[in-house]
Amino acid sequence: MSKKETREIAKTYSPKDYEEEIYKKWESSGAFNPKNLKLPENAKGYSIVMPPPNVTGTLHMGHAGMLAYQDILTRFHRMRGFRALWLPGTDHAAIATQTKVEKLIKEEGLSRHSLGRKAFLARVDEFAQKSHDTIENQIKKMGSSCDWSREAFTLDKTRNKAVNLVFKLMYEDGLIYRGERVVNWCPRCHSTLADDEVEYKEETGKLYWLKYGPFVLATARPETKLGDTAVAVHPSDKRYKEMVGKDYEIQGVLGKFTVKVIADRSVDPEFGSGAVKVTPAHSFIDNEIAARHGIPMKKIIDEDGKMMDNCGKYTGMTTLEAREAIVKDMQEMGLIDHIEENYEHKLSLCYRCDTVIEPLPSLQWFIDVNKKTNNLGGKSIKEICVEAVKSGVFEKEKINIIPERFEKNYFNWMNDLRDWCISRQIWYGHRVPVWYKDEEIFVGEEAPAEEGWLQDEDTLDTWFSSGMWTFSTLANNPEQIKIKNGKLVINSADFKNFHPTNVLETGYDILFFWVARMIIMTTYAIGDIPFKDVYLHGLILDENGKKMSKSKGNVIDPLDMIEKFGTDATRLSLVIGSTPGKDIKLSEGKIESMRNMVNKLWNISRYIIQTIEVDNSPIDKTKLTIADKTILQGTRNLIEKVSSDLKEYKFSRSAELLKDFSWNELADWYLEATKFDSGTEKKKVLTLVLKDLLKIWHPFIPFVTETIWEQFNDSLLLTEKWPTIKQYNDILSDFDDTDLHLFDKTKEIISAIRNIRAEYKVAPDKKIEVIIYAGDKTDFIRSQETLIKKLKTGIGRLIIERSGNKIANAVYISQSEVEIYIPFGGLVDAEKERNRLNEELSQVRKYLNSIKKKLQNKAFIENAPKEIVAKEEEKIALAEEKIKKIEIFIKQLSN
RNA sequence: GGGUUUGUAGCUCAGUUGGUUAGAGCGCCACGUUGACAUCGUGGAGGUCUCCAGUUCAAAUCUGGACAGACCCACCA
Repeated sequence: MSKKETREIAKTYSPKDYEEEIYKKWESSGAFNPKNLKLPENAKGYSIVMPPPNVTGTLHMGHAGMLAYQDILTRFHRMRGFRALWLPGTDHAAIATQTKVEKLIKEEGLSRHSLGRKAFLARVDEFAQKSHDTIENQIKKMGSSCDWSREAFTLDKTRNKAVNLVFKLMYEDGLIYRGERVVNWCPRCHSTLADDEVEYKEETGKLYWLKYGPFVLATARPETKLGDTAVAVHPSDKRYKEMVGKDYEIQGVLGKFTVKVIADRSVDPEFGSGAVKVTPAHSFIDNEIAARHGIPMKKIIDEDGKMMDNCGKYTGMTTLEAREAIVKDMQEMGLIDHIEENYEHKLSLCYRCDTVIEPLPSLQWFIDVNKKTNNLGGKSIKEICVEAVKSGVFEKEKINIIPERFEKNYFNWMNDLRDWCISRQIWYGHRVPVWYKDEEIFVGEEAPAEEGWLQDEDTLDTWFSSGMWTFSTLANNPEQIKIKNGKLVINSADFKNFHPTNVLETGYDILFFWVARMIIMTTYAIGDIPFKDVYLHGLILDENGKKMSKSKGNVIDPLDMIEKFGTDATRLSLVIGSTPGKDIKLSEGKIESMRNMVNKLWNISRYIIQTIEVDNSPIDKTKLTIADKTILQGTRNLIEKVSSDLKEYKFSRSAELLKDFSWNELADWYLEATKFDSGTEKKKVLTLVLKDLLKIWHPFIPFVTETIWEQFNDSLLLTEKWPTIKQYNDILSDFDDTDLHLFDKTKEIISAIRNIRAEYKVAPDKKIEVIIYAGDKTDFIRSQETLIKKLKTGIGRLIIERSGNKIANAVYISQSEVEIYIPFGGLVDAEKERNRLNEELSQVRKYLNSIKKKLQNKAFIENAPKEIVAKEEEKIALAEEKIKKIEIFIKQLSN
């Protein structure tokens, strides 16, 4: 027993008074760093690398959820004796961050071009640093037990070394190539976008039917006519059969031009007139068609989204301006057949800035996903990445995606993957590690020593660097990263101890963006999988199931909620009700009710510590009361369940079990019982139960549990050992199942009496008399006499007999094996009681009939397992017994 | 167009391999300061488990279909 026990504990838990101090205590203990954990040599590693938040601002509820789940896993494994590492970091998020800073400097009347590359990047760095500091503070506020000594950034020196070396590896292997391809181009960002960075939006526009030489064909973009080099039809389309292979002269707004008619399967003969104009430079499909038939492409739209100087009088117009002008001119020339209004189609937009995407040919760097390479055992990136999740690669178990159904999505995406465009025409990010000098090209970690080499202007897709996150973060400095035998080698103890990481916990929305990219980069660069499990959490939505967004004004800020209800409550609200891959609705009310739970645990502890007093001495199992046994058994089961659930990532279920046990079994029943229980072991039982309960609650609500722990122990709960059920089994081994559940009978009797009081509206201060005839159960019921009397039953006199005289003027309760009488004593009249019993009687009869019906069914008797039939027969016996008793009693009432 | 997913009490959701008189929390109603907690306690009302068919002795649970919603992928001129 500690002296601290006498310390006054506040009536309600006030998170603000403790959280900051507790976090500091954890941090200064050093336990977030696995190196400082006192563990045996052979302790297993457990690692999670934090998905790095973008340095574009502040964290939202989605981040809060992610931090909560990962902290639960980390704390759970740390307590279970693993060398637990949770490695934090942030992402430079190239386009997103650059866009944000461009907006900021625009307010000062500046642009990135007016500032120049160097000065602009300095501004971005400054912004990123500020953002980073805010984020770090928020991560700490959430109670995250991550190791700050290893913190990483996707754009720092160590990560840059990894990026440059992997680029070099892939380049030398022929997987990275430079080529002129049609890419998604954002005219505002002035950069390419990956396929999955493009978003689509429904739009109602016009469909123009053009008179096009011998054809009439439809297009939504008449301005691209200037870049047409062919007309395509379906090979089996009889209407155009004769025309295939021939050249035709077409009248255009800038004079005549020639197109070739080609037959291609991708053309839908049902759509429009079945003939398609082909603009190879400004459409992905057209580009593919043209490539198949050796049709040249003609670029007419430039990087600003404007018509190029080969467009005559339309030169310099935006595509939209050109469209209007061209349509007007074509109408005057009689080249428009008709215009269809209200044509529904989809616009492609930049996912960062919502600008309309312009497909255009551009010289870019790509990763070839189909090329087979010795580095992957003669397989392609695509093949290896599918296998990694399907059956496992490099003699490892397969990567498990939780929930499993997302594996299908992953396969579909991977199978359809096209070459990945990795260059971006922005300034913020890892610069492409390629240098040019005249016709020469150099790819490497640093610029060649001689003068005259110029580095590629472009930077790399942000996912190229975040794809290396699991291993690049495990290098402590650039010197540890090297190329050896065509593989990247990380020469650090961390890499040995913690890679592959145990689980990647992230949202399903970035399964393709990021998770797939990590599998690509890791399998290729280091010949290993990045993680064993992928746990995908759902999105956090508002209480109406809508996405939270600033424009909708429905954002719940985690910091506000922490301020108002505390971190623990905020965390718990994100855990309870969340299942993998499923979105979760969050409301302030939910967080408030979790605050109540946290406070309840506080008060449970306050009561035990201050009033009951803790006692750490060993429990004498021969002196346990019925209630003692039940609560010990309950705790045992709880420890078992929570442990196994957490191993299976069942966060919500385990938190609900904890909540249910704490509030109902412990507070409402056992704690109430101890107030009147003369058992000698209750202090010891409560001490054991409370301590273990705090331990298993700790990963979920670390602050309040640690705060309470301070009351009776000098050690940190953070590094306490996770409880096992062995101790409980030792204590309870002498008792059988019936013993361990006897307290349930006591509860039933008490509830039944309370029920009658409430139903008959017996005044609260009115004491009642209760007579129980208990038959075989008499000894047991007598042992529960005090509890039955005191636990809010308002009993003045309680008589417990084996059997006795018939009592007529009483309320009657027929419990499973006992009969309870409450003499009217002027409280109730016979009429009311008769009605109540008749009501009950008819219910039991209805129930009995339904079971009888079942048992009269021969097929049931023949086919159902014997246990099931026996169970039904038992039910009948019980119901019949009850009916008989009630009938007899009603007769007595009548007399 | 392809795919995934959801439909259980007014609301949010549990419901393990088919066998429960279908559960919890919030909300609602009625009581209530009994050795911690009104951020609390006690009791109660409230459900044709979306609908239709099928499999089975037995379906909230399995199968098929319908209806309604959510999401993802592809993209058509």
